[in-house]
Amino acid sequence: MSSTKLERHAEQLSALGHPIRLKILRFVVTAGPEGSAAGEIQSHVDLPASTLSHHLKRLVDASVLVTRSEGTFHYYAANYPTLQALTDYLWEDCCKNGGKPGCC
Amino acid sequence: MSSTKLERHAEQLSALGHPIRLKILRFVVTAGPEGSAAGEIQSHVDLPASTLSHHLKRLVDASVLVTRSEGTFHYYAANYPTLQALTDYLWEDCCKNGGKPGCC
DNA sequence: AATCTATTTCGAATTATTTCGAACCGAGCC
DNA sequence: GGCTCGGTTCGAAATAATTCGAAATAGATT
Repeated sequence: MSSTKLERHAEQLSALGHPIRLKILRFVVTAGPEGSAAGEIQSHVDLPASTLSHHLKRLVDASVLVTRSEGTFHYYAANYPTLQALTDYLWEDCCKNGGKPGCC
Repeated sequence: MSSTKLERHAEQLSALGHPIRLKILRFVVTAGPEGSAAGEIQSHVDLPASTLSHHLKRLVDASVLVTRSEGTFHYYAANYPTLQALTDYLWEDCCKNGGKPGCC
């Protein structure tokens, strides 16, 4: 519950810091805001369902992905605002301490 | 050696996916292109030198940071082009498959 | 209600990460 | 040479992540 902004963002980067999970993100990013179903993702990454489910949970827990159900299908989509905030965070305060202009 | 773009980027995200290493990155980012010496970083993160050195090595190995020596001082600076390419990678091909405009 | 389909949870083995003291290395100085 | 200062490498223990089969769940279909 109590976690700083630094810790939440580290968790998000860590969630993305695995080849399979990064591949999953990029797949659902291309799929747009509707996202794609777990089964579609599975045939793209070619993994046992239980392993895939673990990775999807990790991404949702870090709120990199959002999920929604339609019948028995579970759709996963990129959480665009979270992703934007994450990439912004890396550059925040860049060259605050006397950097030459143009360093970022 | 043989590693795909996906794997290299996953490694970079994984390197940043640790609270201490993310804190280190943000510290050297504010320090600008000259970076800061290991000792300065150490007093900012308050860690045994050996632990810090391990984290710095991880960041340099992922080429998130670059390093240079001046006498006995070892300076670390953010690798801006690498960081830029990394953040771009996450959004690449966004909504390629029929996303509504404005989704990214 | 039985069954099929889509997906998650459990459990346990394997593998990787994190941590830090102790030993080590290189540069500068007396 | 011998000493100190700034950092790194070694080694080994504690902790966490990854993997996947088997069992469980939940909705749709007959």
